[in-house]
Amino acid sequence: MPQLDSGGGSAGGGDDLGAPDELLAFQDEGEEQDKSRDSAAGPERDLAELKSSLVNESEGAAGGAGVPGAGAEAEVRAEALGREHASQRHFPDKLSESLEDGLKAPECASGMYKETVYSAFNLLMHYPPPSGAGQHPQPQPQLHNKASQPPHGVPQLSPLYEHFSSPHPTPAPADISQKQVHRPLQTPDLSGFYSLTSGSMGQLPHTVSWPSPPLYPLSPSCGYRQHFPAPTAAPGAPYPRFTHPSLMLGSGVPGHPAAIPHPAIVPPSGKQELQPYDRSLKTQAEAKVEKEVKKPTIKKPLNAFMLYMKEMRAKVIAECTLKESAAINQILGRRWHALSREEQAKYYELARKERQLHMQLYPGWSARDNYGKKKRRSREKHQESNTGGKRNAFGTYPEKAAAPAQFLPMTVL
DNA sequence: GTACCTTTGAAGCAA
DNA sequence: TTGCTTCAAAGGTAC
Repeated sequence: MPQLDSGGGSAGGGDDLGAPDELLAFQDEGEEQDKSRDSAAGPERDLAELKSSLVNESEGAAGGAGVPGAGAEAEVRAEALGREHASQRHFPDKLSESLEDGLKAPECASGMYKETVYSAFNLLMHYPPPSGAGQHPQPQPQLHNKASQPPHGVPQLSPLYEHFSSPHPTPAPADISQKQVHRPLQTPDLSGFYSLTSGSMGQLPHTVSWPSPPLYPLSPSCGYRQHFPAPTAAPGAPYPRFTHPSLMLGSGVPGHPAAIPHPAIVPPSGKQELQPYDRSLKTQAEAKVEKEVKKPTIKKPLNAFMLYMKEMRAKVIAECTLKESAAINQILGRRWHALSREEQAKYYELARKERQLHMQLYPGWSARDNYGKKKRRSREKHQESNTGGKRNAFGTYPEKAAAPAQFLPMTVL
């Protein structure tokens, strides 16, 4: 069992965010992971099992009478499936096509499990190319993560989340350099993990140092840091080196002209309203009014798996030519289980730091604050869908009977 | 325009 | 303490 650095290097010893269940997760998944790794032969297996699981699910439900303990509920499901069978299968077919398309792609059939994971943690470790005038970006290592390779060579002013894959990097506008003048800070890549509220500044330790040196060794394929040495603070810079980027930001108050909106902060509409440089085009008065009118939603910090998905999604899309997030997430879920404990530990650690930082920045925030923000179907409706009332993205009928997939690797199922 | 699907994990809440 | 529910991301799909 990996011993996570529950202390996390944070001072005060109050860091109990080490999520004891993370360790439990390792415990529970240990044997299963081994099985998964043994059986993880590559994307073909990923996709084939995904396909077969979908088929089995339908067939199993249709033949539910043979399942021990299967009663009226299974019969009802089977009946419902039977009624909809003809029409619902177009989705699996479509999925199959997608999967097979993915298999045709040579890059999809190679090395899905072989390559080193660019851990989110390692991505945090890397430093952006120096942004001095007249300096040319040094050669970047071959990162699959497109988000780490801004096509325009200008370091992205991206939050922590954007360290991870962005399948559709925003093309640089022609006047990008000009627009960047409006950016309050030319702290690329590492900027804006979380913007600080005005009141939270004092609660942070002297330097909320984003781990440096890294707690985990850089993977051989992640030599980003070697290529881009830590930026040296400009003379007179108000912040020390290795200070957490959030400290480099403006007031951090959402809507404040000098603030960089954190992805955890979204307008009530649920969408990021403006890019930083777009926002800067607004007058301060307008921004102030807007801030008063729209109280942004502070979103939950991402958990380990979400961070993993962020990083790996683009890679899976590229390798398997899949687009449906539901299918991609299934693959990612299985890959997650196939990860070694050490690799998972990186993400757990990163997620722990996310939560810690989130807690520091938004002391009064609770996950409960966002309850009900999403308009979700009623529970009754949800149950209806589970019993055959509505098909899912794959044309199958989700049922709680399939829930063990949430707790067991699909390779075991 | 918006909910759903799918995944795992964290957190909240009721019993 | 246990079990259930909601939300976090993502983008195609359906309504």
